[in-house]
Amino acid sequence: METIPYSGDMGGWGGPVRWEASADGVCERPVSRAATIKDVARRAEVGVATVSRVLSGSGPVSPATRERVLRAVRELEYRPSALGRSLKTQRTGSIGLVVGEITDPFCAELAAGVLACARTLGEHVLLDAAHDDPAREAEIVDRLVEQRVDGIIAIPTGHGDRWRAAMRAGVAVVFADRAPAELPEIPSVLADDAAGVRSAVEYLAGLGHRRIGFLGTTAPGAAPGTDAGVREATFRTALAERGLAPEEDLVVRARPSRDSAFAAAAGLLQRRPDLTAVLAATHLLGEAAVLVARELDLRIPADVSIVMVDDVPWAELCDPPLTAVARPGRDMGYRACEVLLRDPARRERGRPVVLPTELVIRGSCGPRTGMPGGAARSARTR
Amino acid sequence: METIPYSGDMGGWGGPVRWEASADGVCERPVSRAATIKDVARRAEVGVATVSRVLSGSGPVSPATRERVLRAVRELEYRPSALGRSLKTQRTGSIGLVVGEITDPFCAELAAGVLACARTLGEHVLLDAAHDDPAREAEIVDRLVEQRVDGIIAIPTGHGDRWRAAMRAGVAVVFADRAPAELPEIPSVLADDAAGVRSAVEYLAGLGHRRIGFLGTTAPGAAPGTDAGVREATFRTALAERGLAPEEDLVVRARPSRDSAFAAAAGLLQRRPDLTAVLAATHLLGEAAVLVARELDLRIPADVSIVMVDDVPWAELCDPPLTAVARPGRDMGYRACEVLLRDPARRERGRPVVLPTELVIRGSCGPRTGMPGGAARSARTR
DNA sequence: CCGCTGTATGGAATCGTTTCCATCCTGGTG
DNA sequence: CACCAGGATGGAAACGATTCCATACAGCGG
Repeated sequence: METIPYSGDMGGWGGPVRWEASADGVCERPVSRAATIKDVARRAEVGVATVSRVLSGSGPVSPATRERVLRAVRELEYRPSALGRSLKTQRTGSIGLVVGEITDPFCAELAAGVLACARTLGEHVLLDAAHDDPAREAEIVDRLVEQRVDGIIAIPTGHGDRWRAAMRAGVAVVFADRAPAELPEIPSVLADDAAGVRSAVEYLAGLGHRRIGFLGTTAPGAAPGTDAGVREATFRTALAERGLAPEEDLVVRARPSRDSAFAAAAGLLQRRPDLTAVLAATHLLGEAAVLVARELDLRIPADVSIVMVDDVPWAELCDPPLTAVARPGRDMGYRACEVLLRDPARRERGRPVVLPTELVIRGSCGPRTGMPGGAARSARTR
Repeated sequence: METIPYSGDMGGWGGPVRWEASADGVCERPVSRAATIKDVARRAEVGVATVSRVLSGSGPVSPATRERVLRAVRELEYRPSALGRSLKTQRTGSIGLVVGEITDPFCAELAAGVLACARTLGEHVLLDAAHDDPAREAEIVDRLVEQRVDGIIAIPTGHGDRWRAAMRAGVAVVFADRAPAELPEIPSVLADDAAGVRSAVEYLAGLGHRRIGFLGTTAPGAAPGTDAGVREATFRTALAERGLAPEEDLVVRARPSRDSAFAAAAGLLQRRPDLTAVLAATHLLGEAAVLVARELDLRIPADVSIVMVDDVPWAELCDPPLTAVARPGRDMGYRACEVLLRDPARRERGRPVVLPTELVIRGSCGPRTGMPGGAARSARTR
């Protein structure tokens, strides 16, 4: 390999073009690597410091020099390498985003919010999905730390150790949607799930429903901070406040998979044909409830009313359209990114940011049918 | 700022701990920056080269030394910086992924496929959304080039210049889902949309439908390579093959927004109450068709049959469940990533990878109703 | 006893930036 | 005319890894 001199007007290099024998050893073709700041400096006949000054607009540069540099930049199609800069400045300009599963509509909304905010702040987003697997989450966080991201936004699933290690490594962390109680020192952006569930229960109770089923997520020893814990706990509290003793039998939990959700919904609706309403704690569970109701020939809302937490696009397409507790996924993502990047003050004192939810009333809930319908329904049920 | 000597067993440094006056100037607290390979070397009393050898397993190292190094690594919680490594090796280990909108279910599926493949190959994924805006896309590509990503996977929207510039900068590019005809040199992974549309048309024709509406996307001068062009063109061809002259009036195009899709669907169904089936070219258009049909009190499939391209989760939840042409979004993402990272041969010869589609038959299509129903329906319509 | 092979190791160059600092020069002021 | 402020500029030192190369030493055959 040999460098060839540039024969242009400046007498300097024409750029970083080199000649190199191709693999077959027969034809030779020019191979160009990306131009560096040195190439630009050489071509513009200035020092690298001057090029840097022109490009970053930091120091004083004479107009003539600036023009020469910019021309060289254009001619060489020079793009400064973020690697060199990051190494020197100790900031990469990118943040990590760890969600459960990007195809989940809520995660996707949240990601969209993060992307929107990151874009306005000029940051890149490194995305990965942990699939609710703490080990995978830990590995992802490890790799993000290696990448020296400026910060991490996560819907956390695992235990605290890895997150604490990340913070010790100097990476800022903000949780979204969930906040493990064992990590109170890490700031978080949450939805007001309690208010959402409460409004749903009150709405159903207001329609006259007395026996309301709850489809929740498995988190038996769930800390109070967890969404699973909050929703179920609030469900019980809200019922109690209304003077409705919650029957243990009406609360069913499922793992976060379609199959498990379906099984849970089927179990609940078959076991308790006397219930007149169901509150699903996630959109997966809502989906399962709808499908099971359809399978059992239960009319919505005539036979059973359904509300679910998470307003996903299909809620409107359902027949009837589904009443849902809308949680501001996009806003949460945006806010989390803001807290991470431009609100270190809030990062210090650890109170979570809580965004409001909204009960979106559509057509899936009706007044409790005059005739409880236990007989009629048990006839239909298998 | 002052370094303090480590007083441990080795007599070396205890790590990169420094003392620094805090902002208020009152309390002094230890501030630790991330350990570097030098800190490890010092602590293990070896050279940096040896540390590197231990960690990358490249050269010969005596067991005793290896143990000392590993201990130092543990004690300092050392994580090699990807920046330093990337700068030296000229590979960042990350790829860019440019989609239209991450909340779009198809984009999300594709992204999931890319993530899955990237994970198996140890690559990171930098995600951004171009929102169908060529200018935004161009800016994103520019920034990805600055980041020196190893490659880019994109659902392209803009013109060729920027992509060619990226390739000139040495970044490999693979297109997914769409392949601008003006860039035949860039490899691509596509769905067999033609076969999908054809099977849908044949299915509808087989059910007896003669007047089939088409809801497509705007791309008037769309190059044949574009999905918009392919779907519409195939629709016409397939009709013609069946001896059904396509009426211009039955083909409507919309921009890729909910409003535009809704307007298009409403226009079509109101203007042509005589049509008995609709083929929607995207899931947004399918959604619009369903909502409009519901609004016009058209029963599906009794009054109008609906098929759409793209099988999204809500298709199954619709009532009736929607017949759809499933396109393997996840597989396309996975494959695109494979082509990008481990199939340079395929990258050379530019034939696109085409993955099969599948017509998923559900309940939204029925035989053409005996009575065309023009009278009855026009009565219902407004 | 000499030279050779091969393992174990450390020093130093390199990757592409930013930025500190020294130098040079110009024009204004005493 | 000497001096100085300050604008323009270039050299060189980081930043944190990898990797080439030189060195040191042990074992061994001739």
